[in-house]
Amino acid sequence: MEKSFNRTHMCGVLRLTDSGKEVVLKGWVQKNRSLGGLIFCDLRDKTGITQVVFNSDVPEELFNEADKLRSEFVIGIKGVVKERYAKNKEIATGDIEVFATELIVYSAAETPPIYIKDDDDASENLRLKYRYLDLRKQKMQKNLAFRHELTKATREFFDGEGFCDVETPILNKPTPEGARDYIIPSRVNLGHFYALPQSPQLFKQLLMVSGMDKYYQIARCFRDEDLRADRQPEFTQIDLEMSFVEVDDIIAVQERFLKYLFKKVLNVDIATPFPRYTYDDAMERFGSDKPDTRFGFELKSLNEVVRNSEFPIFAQALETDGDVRGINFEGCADGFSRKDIDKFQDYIKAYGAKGLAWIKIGETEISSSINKFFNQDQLAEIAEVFYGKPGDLILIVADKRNIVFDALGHLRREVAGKLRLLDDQCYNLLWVVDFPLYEYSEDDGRYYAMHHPFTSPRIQDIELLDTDPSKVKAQAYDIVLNGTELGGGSIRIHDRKLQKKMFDVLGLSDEEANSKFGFLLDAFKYGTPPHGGLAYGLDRIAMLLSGENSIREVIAFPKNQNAICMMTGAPGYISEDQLEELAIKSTVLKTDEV
RNA sequence: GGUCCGGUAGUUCAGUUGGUUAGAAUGCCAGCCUGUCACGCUGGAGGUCGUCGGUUCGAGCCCGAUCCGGAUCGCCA
Repeated sequence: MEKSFNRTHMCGVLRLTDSGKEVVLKGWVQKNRSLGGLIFCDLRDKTGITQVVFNSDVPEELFNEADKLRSEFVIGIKGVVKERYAKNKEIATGDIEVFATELIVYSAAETPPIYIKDDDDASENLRLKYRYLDLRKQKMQKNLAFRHELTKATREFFDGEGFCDVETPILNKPTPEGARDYIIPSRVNLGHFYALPQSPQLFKQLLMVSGMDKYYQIARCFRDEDLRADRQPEFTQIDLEMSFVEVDDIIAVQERFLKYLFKKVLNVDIATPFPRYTYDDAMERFGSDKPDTRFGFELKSLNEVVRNSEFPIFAQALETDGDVRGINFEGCADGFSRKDIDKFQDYIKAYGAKGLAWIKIGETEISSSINKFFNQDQLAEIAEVFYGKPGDLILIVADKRNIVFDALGHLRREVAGKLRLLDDQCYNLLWVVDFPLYEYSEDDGRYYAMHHPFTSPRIQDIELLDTDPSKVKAQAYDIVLNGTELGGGSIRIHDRKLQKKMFDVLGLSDEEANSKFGFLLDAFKYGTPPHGGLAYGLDRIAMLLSGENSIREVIAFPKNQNAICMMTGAPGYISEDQLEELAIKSTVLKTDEV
């Protein structure tokens, strides 16, 4: 008998008011509970779960068929909605159940390797291998829907502000600087290669030259670098660029955008304007260019107080132009044992610091790991720098400046985490501005662009390009949420002479500049508006706002830490024939045996 | 590329000083069960202890190599 019926409701929607209706539901069997003469079948789709009942009123054939249902079978049922004898307050449909009169089994299912439940504790590896099952979980369905809400709100906002969505190429010219490119061989141009875009940077600038005025794109980007919990080889940016704007204009638009976004997807009101920190301030106070301001624990310099100390570690740091800095973890003197502090010491060693000095302020005396070199008065003097009071714990690092910042910057967050100060209901958005334009590499003996080589210096710093490039600040800005960089951007150079000077400082000859970026420099000959923009990491935003701690939880089919897709096995080998056709030869290449 | 942690039943894990037949929970299968919703009860099946080599009378356990996974540093203009 050919049965056919159309779905009338989703599995999460029926309520007491639907009692008496005949309905058709379709979905996956979450759980089949047979009590002998009575069967309860939890039917699931992306909207929720409805309990279906088969009892002795149904024909024996139907009952026997229902008895054979197992988890993840795909079925359809027709039945009548009734109020439950025993209600289940845990689920939205818990007041009702559907007494089945018909059943269709669309598809049987083997026992799945992971349970389709939010609190399933399968390893991530297994979840990624069977991602299509993992995505059946309510939580994952919710995350993907949330991401959709994010992109929808993003489009609504930028459309409303007059931005135009333009697609830029995926097959691009390789760029030698910056992150490693994913390389695509060209068959029709043997020996030539495309690169997948690390970002649409140059194209969006060219769109400004084209008079597009306001551009945005939700753009896929690719970087062949090592992965992290918040880094995937392919990721998505909300990318935008505007003409005839200055830093304040762009920041104003972004503050409107984020205010809109938070209201729309979280129903959270955030206050604008966001605080702005200069790069130097952020480093001095928080040891980081993406400070988490949900808690205090600011860094303080001890250089002056310990300048004449005989403690060799401090003395050596100061002699070599390093720094001695510390943080007062207020009220933590009793909370952390020597063992805890040892763990903190191990923690900061990962960032290159060699040691961690501690000072505990007691009611009557000050104890310290460096009391052989500092008497009570000197320790009190150090404590004074931090306005230390009894019960405080001061931790100190002495080393090269960047190591001190790095170690203490991470330490303050680590300690705050231990103290449960990282409130995820709190959204501290801030701007970091006035980044240095260049970073000097000791190893290579040259300057590198901190952002990218098209970032404009501050107008007042242009003269310094000739005299002291390390002092030049960029018209660049990062947007930071709770210690995570959500995005960053800059005002670009639109003047060919300035661009040439920029390349000069980077040690890029005219020939090199032309061969790498000639198309952009050419374009600038023909009338270029001042312009600037910004790009957000969409995956990171989705991760933070959905309360996840890995971007893999908000990407449908992510790669693992080795950039492998556990489900498909990508990347794979290719055949000898394919290699030959592309004129690629290498002893390390293997080919599929298939 | 470095450092650290891990790999034992379908799954999540335990496994003492190296010692008889490697366990638990859950899942799965069968039987019983009319108000369950983590159903219950009874029974059952299920293992190349990642792989290779070594030490030993004897290895899940010790040693070496290797593969795989995760965290992290470097890296990510």
